Amino acid sequence: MLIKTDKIIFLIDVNSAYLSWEAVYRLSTGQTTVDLRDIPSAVGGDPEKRRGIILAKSYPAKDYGIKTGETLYAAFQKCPNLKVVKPSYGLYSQCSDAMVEILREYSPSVQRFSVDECFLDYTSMDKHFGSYMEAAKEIQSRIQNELGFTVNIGISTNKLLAKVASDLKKPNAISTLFHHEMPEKMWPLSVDTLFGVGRATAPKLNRMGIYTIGELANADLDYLVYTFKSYGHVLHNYANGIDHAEVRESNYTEVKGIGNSTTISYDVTEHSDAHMILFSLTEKASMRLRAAGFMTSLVSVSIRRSDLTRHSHQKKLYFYTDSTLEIYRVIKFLFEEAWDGSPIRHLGVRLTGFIAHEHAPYSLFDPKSNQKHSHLDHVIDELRSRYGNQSIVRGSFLHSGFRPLTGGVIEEDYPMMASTL
DNA sequence: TCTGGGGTCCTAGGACCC
DNA sequence: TCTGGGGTCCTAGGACCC
Repeated sequence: MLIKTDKIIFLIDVNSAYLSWEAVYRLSTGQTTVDLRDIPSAVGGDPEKRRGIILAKSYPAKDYGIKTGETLYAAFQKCPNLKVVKPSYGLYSQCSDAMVEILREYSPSVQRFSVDECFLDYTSMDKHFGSYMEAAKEIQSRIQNELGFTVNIGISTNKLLAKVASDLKKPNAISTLFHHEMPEKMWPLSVDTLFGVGRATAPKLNRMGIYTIGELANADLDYLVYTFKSYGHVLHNYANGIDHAEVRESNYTEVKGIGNSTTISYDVTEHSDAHMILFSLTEKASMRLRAAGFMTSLVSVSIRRSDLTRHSHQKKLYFYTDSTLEIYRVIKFLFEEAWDGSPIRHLGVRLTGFIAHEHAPYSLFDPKSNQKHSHLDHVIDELRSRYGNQSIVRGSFLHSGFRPLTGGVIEEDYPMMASTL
């Protein structure tokens, strides 16, 4: 059934990633003999800091009806003795790296799609490692034996179908979804399980009388385009298993933006508090910017108010910079323009419009102070990387009650892009 | 039940230019 | 003079993913 020119693509997906990784870590360090995966458990935020949602859950917890994204409060209603542990993102990053290392042994073309998902192009690798099914089984058992967690593997001729395949059966399963299998395996599925169909699109499709992927595949293309514009084509293609995206050997130079944001444990109503938090967020974001070797030209600030409404405000710069103080000056200006004084729950900083540091043009608009700051920033970064982030703290943070580097979800840079294949 | 933090891409409207 | 069409850039917001 497969044509010779067809590619073979794997999607490797860690089963309940955060929870599995916590379980493995706790067992391997001897902290406990209880495997979190065997009891109703979850990785969740801190309710006292208003970050109380479920990030990952065990299968026993799922049996209680607990869902990812719901509040811890709601989860405890369903399961009062749910064991909840806090997330440790540095650990997840390491686990992810370890998995990628194994995957790269089976193909030079591995794309990290998120912290817990990778695409692997197995095309013409069969002469080295056997049939795709043999290779998938070997990868699966090696990850389990060497790293201690289980993965799902979806196999097809393109990324879209491989991704759908990986969800067909779990956990610890290998599934194929080739074109001839679509009517049986994919088309009966609810349309909202299709990649690209989310909270907004699914109800619209339902209103058009489309409830399954099969119905979407056979829907009138003109009508889809009329309703969804160019996205109508994408949806129609996906439902028909058509996708030409390449497995991209991802490297961090492809990163398009760096953001840092935080939910604050109280409603901020003072300018000075907001400024400290924004400075702290900016410091971390610009450290990552410098570490990646970029300069930014588009700076934006986002505000989520206590009523959960969101606003953002951005500014295109007529120069490139990677200076913490320079960026913060813009952030502060944007915040003051954007804030209407209502209580704030969440603040974010985002940097885009990158250019590689060495390609940044010299510009008359470049503030003179930039070079001086730039040198200082790099000295500070160097000290922090050598002696730890606490080794240098800006004076304004001393005795302020604010942390000098807010956020810091990840130590290593990895792309988290996921809304396109 | 009042919802984290990290991303990407698309679109619409306004400003501005020729 | 009161009126055109086309292009690009900028900004805000929405949709999607994990």
